[in-house]
Amino acid sequence: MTVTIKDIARAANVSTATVSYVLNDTRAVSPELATRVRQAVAELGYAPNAIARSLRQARTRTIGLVIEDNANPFFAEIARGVEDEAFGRGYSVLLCNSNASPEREQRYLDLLLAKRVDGLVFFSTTGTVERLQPFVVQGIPVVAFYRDVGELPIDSIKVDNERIGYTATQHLIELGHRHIACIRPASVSGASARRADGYVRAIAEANLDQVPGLMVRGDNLVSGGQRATRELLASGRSFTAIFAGNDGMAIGALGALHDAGLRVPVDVSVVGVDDILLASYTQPPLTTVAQPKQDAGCLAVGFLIDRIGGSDQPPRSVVLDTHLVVRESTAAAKTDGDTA
Amino acid sequence: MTVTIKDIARAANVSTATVSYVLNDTRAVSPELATRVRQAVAELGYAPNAIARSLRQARTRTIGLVIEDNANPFFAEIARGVEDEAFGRGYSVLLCNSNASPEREQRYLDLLLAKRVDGLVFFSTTGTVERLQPFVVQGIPVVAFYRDVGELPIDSIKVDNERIGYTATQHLIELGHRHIACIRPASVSGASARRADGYVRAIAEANLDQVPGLMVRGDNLVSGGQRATRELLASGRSFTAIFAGNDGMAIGALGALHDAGLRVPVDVSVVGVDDILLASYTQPPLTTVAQPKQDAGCLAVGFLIDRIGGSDQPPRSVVLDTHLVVRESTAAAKTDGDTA
DNA sequence: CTGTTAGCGCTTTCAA
DNA sequence: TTGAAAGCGCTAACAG
Repeated sequence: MTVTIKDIARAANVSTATVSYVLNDTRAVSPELATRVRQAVAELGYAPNAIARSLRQARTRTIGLVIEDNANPFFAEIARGVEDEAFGRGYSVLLCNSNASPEREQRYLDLLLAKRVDGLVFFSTTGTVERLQPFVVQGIPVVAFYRDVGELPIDSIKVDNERIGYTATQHLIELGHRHIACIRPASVSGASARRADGYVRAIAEANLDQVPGLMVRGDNLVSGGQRATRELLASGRSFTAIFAGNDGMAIGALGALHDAGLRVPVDVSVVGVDDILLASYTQPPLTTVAQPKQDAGCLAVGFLIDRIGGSDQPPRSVVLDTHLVVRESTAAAKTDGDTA
Repeated sequence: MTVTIKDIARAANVSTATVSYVLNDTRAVSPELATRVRQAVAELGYAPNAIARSLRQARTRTIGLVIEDNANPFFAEIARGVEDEAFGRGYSVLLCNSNASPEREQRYLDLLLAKRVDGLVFFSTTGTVERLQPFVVQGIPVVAFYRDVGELPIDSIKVDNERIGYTATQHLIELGHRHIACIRPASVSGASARRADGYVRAIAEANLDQVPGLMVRGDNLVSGGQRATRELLASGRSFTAIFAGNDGMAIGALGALHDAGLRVPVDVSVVGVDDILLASYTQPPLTTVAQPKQDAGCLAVGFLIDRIGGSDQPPRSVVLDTHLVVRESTAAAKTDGDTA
C-alpha cells in the first residue's frame, strides 16, 4: 500500500541501508546511487515513516505542551512561543489543555509519556509537580512553569508574583489612591495567590487601612472580574482603584465599571497583570504589569533542547523580568474624595 | 534502561502476548495471570510505548491541526474545540502554526505526513488545497476549512462569507446608515474577500452610493483595523458606520474612533465578524456576525474520526450557521447628518 | 486459556 | 563505497 524504504531500494537497485544513508545524508554515497535513489523517491512518492524512525532512534522530535486552556490569551501567547521555537529547531508540539482538571492533566501526562515525547513544557494545574517523577525517571527533560519544583531536578521558569502584586499596588499608591480594591484569583494555590500578598504588603508599607471587604475573589476570567467588580460596587465600600490579578479580570472590571456609569480612570483606576495582546486595545488601554510570554515559551523550549542534546548542568531556575506598563486606565486619585 | 513489555513478561512469568492482551483487554486472560501482569506493571513502573504500538498498528491516534496562528483568538477558539473533541475521543493533536507562510505550511504538511497522523484539520493559507493530494493518496482523512476543495474527495466546513458581509451591512442600513465604510482584509484570496462582496451587494440593493474611498484594507489584526480607521478619518470622507471584516479589526476601529474623539455608537456604529470571546467585553460591546468556532472544531474532528473509523460516504460540505449578534456598538444613524 | 513468532519501517553495526 | 541483517517494542495471527 504505502511505499516504504524497501520499495525505494528495489526500484533503485540498492540496499535499504543506502537509501537511508542517502535520505539522511549520514554516510558518503556515490553520486550515481544517490541519484537513482532520489529518482525512485520522487517517482514513487515516498514519504519517510517518522514512526519507524522514532522507534529505532528512541527519539520522536516531539515535545508536549501542557497548559490550562489555549483559548486563554495568556496561554495562547506562550503556546505560540513554544510552537515557534520548536518548529525552528525541528520539533513539533502536542497541544494538551488540562482544562484546570487534575484528572485530565494526569491523563495527558500519561499520554505524553506513552507517546515518548522528547521533552515537556508543563503548567501545573494541581500546584504540585510530583506527577513529573516518571519523566525524571525516564530521563525526559521537563520545564515547569510558575511552580516550585522542590527536590525534582528539572528546570523551571517563574515570575515573582509577590513583586508583581506589589508593583501594581505601589503604582496606584503613588498616584494617590488610598482605597484600593484587589480582585484575586480564586485558586489558593501558590502562584497567583502571591500577587495578593504583594498587594497586602504595599498597602501595609504605605500605612493604608487594610479593608478586608476590598479583597474579593475572581476566577481569572473576564466574567469573574466583572462579577467581582459588581460585588465590590454593591458592597457600598468606597474605593478609587482596583488591582486585578490578571488582565482578563481587569477587562471584566473595566466593563462592570462602565456599566455602573463610572469612568476609568477618572473615577476609578484599574491595573491588571500579564499584558496580553489585547491590553493595549481595551477602552481605555490597560495599565498592567507585563511579563514576557512568547519569549518565555521560546526560553522553555531552549532549555528543553539543551537537555535533549545531552546537557547535564544542574537544574536552572529563571525568574522572568516583569515591569509596569502604564497606559490609560490609571490616573491620579481625585483629591476631592472617593467616588465609588 | 526503560522497561518494556518483555520485562513485564519475564517478571510475571508469562509471554509478551499475554501482557499485551491484559493491558489492552483484547483477549480473555485468567485472573491469576492478569493479576501477576498488573502487579509487575505497577512494580516496574511500566509505561507502554505508543510509538511501537503505532508502528505495528499503522495508526497513531494523533491528528494534525494546521492553522495560521494559535494566538489569534479566532483560531484559538477553533483549536480549543479540536483539542477538546480529540481528547474526548482518544486522540491527541499536533499544533501547527503556518504563520500565513506557504513554505511553513508546506513543511508542516510534510511533517504531518511523515509523522503519520490519522487525520488532518486544515486551514489553508495559500488558498489552494492541492497540497493535500498526498493525504488523499495515503488515505488520510482531511477536513478543509473555508476552502473550495474542488475535485478533491475530502470533507469541508465553510461559512457563507458573502452572506456574512451582506448581513452585517444590511443591519447597518436598517439602522438608517447611508454612508457605510468597509474595512476589508488585505488578502485577495477567496474566503474573506467575499465578505466585501456581501457589503457591496447590500449597498447596491439599498440604492446607496458606492463610494470607492469608503472601502479600505486592513490586515485582519487589531492594528490593521486601527490603521484603516485612521485612514478613513483622515480621508475626510463622511461615514456613520463601519463594517469590519473581523472582530480584531473592529476592535481596532473602536480604538481609533475613540482616539479621534468619536463616540460609538452615537457618532459611528461598528460591526465586526466572528464573535470572538472578547467581543462581549469591548467598550462598547461589539455587534458582530457570529460563527461557531469551538463547535466547528468539534465537528471537524467528528468528521475525521468517522472516516478514520472507515466511513466511506461521499465528501460532505457543511456550511456553518452564522447570525447577527446585536450588542451596543451599533445604533440608529443620527438624522441630523453625518458626524465624521 | 496461553505461548511462539513474524513483522511493522526504519537505522546502524559489522563485515566486505 | 556498499550491503546484510539485527533489532527498536509492540500486536496479532497461528498453533497448541
